[in-house]
Amino acid sequence: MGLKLHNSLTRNKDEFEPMEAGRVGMYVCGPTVYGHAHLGHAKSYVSFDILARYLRYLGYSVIYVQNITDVGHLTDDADEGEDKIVEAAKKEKKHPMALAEYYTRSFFEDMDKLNCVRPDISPRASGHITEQIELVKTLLQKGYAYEVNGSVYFEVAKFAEYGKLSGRSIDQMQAGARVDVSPDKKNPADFALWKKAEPNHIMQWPSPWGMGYPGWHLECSVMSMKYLGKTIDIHGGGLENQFPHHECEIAQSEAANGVQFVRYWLHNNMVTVDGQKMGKSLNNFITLKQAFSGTHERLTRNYDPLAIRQLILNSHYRSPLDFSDAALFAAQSGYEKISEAVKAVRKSLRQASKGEPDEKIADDLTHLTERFQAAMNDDLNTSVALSVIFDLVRLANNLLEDGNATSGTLDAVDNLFRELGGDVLGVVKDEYEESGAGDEARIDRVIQILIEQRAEARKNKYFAKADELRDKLEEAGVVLEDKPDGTSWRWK
RNA sequence: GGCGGCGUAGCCAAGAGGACCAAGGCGACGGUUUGCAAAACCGUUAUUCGUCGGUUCGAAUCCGACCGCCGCCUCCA
Repeated sequence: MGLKLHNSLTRNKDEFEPMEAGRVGMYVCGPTVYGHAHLGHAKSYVSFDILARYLRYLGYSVIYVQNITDVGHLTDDADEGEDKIVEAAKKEKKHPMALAEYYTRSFFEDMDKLNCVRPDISPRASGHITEQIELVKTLLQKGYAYEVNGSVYFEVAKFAEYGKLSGRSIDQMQAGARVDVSPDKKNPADFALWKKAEPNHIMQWPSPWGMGYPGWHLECSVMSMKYLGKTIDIHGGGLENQFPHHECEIAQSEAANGVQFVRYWLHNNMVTVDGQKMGKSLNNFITLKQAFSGTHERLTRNYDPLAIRQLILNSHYRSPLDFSDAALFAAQSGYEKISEAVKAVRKSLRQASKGEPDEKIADDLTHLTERFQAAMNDDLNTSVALSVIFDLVRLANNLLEDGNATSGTLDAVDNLFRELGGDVLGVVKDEYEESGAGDEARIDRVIQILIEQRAEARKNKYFAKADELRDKLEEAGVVLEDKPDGTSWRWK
């Protein structure tokens, strides 16, 4: 059975087959860089990171394009307000481009921590103004667009299939329900391709229609065409972008090219925080940096970036995800359970006796792999895939409990952790920091002294003293574990 | 008002007509281990899937009504 993906266009789980055998072009709507990335970004980009990773695991050669929107969007289509980037730039007293650069770097930093593989191409909207102007020209030429007072609009009525992605029809939409309709538009549903800039607008470019800036749907069409071709296999994005953003992308792209724009449309669901939509005004807006460091009043502690990743994978990408401190806490515990098991396997691998893998275990591993693949093939059911990793954890711990697994067996287990938990899900690290480098080494030496003191006390049956040492260390974040071969420690 | 989604154990969450007296995680409880712990292991923790009806030999899964929650229709991942 091959990979099936839920295609928003057909509203069905479709068998995935790329246009060109073995090669996949994938475009995902990237962030507008006017602030630090938040939990919502995490869900979206982790979800599509999983898709890219799994496609590669299946052997496809993937080109993953994810744009950076560094040209502010119109705050609405009615010619009112400023764009987000300009607004934020004023507030932070930075040039808009400096602001965009600053938050672009911040974005990559956070995504790296979440272990998202960098896209192959991260094109900036500002670097593709000429291409955007070209597309507008084409649409004007073909009669799908019209110019009014230095702005150009797409005439939705000319594109019969408008609404095919979102299931809406033009007349059904209550145009101007909450936004004043621009008097320039022929139809309220028409959307801006190019906007005339007022002289004081900081970001503007020359065009055949005067100084202006591109409409916000345009960049994705243009960059996706430029790097992946007129028809692409996969286009992903957040559910909230399905309409109008993606609907408009389809209209302008297909009107211009006369061929299908995207074959598989994928949309991830939204996040809530403590059961409510995350919003700056609700005081539940949590950035990734805040979650990583635990500096938000709704969080009781800091969370490992990979624990956040694991929480995201615990549910399906098309289900809404509620972030709460309790959910994060649970994910952190689960994440540590996996990490500890992997570390333990690698540790005993170093001193295991040489030998071929155990046949029974090899069978079990094959079976786990099959279950994993079946889950991922079913529209990326990461929840079930993750449960397979936990079964592998149990298998590994049982093996270590018995204590006589050969290097071949442990190697096979470690490899599966690396492949499924690491390469595909990205929650198992290639290397875990061992105490031994820099400050870590010094800390370890100090703790070893205390461990010796405690061992001495235990030897003499001064258990009260021994327990006091252990408790005080735990208060300081150091957990002791007594094992047959001595006492080891780890950070709490 | 229009379009769409969701409601499964204390919490998170998969399952989408029979393999389900419903995976996995967190938590809790009991046991093994331990001087006591921690970690790990073993076991227990939903005869039931928002409510009420219907279809069916059979429903958590399909249909209808109702209740509750959420998203989009306006910038948002």
